[in-house]
Amino acid sequence: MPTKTKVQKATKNLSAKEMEVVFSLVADYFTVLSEPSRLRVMYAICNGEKTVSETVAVSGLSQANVSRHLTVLYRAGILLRRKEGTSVYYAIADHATIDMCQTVCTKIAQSLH
Amino acid sequence: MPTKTKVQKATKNLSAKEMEVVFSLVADYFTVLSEPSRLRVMYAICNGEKTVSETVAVSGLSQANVSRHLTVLYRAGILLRRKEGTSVYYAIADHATIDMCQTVCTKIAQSLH
DNA sequence: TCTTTATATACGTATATAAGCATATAAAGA
DNA sequence: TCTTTATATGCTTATATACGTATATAAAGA
Repeated sequence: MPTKTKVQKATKNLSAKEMEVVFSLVADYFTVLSEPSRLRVMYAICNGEKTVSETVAVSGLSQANVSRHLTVLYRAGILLRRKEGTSVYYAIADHATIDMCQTVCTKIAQSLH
Repeated sequence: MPTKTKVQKATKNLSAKEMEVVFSLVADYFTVLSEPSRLRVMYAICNGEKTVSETVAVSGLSQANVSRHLTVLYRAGILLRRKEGTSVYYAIADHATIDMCQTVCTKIAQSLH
């Protein structure tokens, strides 16, 4: 009996149908991280909670665009949302995701020098 | 003087222009991981080196499709390529990427139960 | 109430790309 | 050489989505 790999162990209890769902959800997750503008928005937020307007100012993107990207990140569970008067504050909810972006970002930034 | 965050430290020597390039490259990297079929192909390969044909058999995707996905993964530096006769063998080159997919995959698989 | 400010969203356009189909390329064997 | 097998790729279509523009929604203040 051959030794099972880490990946085989993690997925051994999943049916083919379930695997399809998992692949689809993982792809969706990475899709959220696959836009330069959205990474820019995340970068703006990751130094501390910000309103939409503040994020617009920091990122240089349009208001509509920032709002849409923040919503996508919120729905993906990466950001938290808090309303206060007419303002909406966004903050990092999932530090693991930020750390992952950070790891990739650092790796690529280093390869530029 | 406020304390700098991890992300600020990692990016402090980069100009605005360079940051744009980094965001773009990071996005490109995540784009490679944002397709269910491509994850399926990676899953087939991650248990050991395989030819295109073997990957077709395991994944259930078309030959043309598998070939293209393997090429994308190879160009992204995630897979290695080795020719032997008429066959082309692909294997994992970047285990960090596989581990990352694995982490996300496990997280999502768990949330299904 | 009317106006201002902040945020979200509908709509259209442009663009990227996944996948099917057909075909090209190339190596091995008869 | 001709055929078979393995892989890659050109072309087309369908689909997804980022962004600009305009507008809707909603809270706060005059």
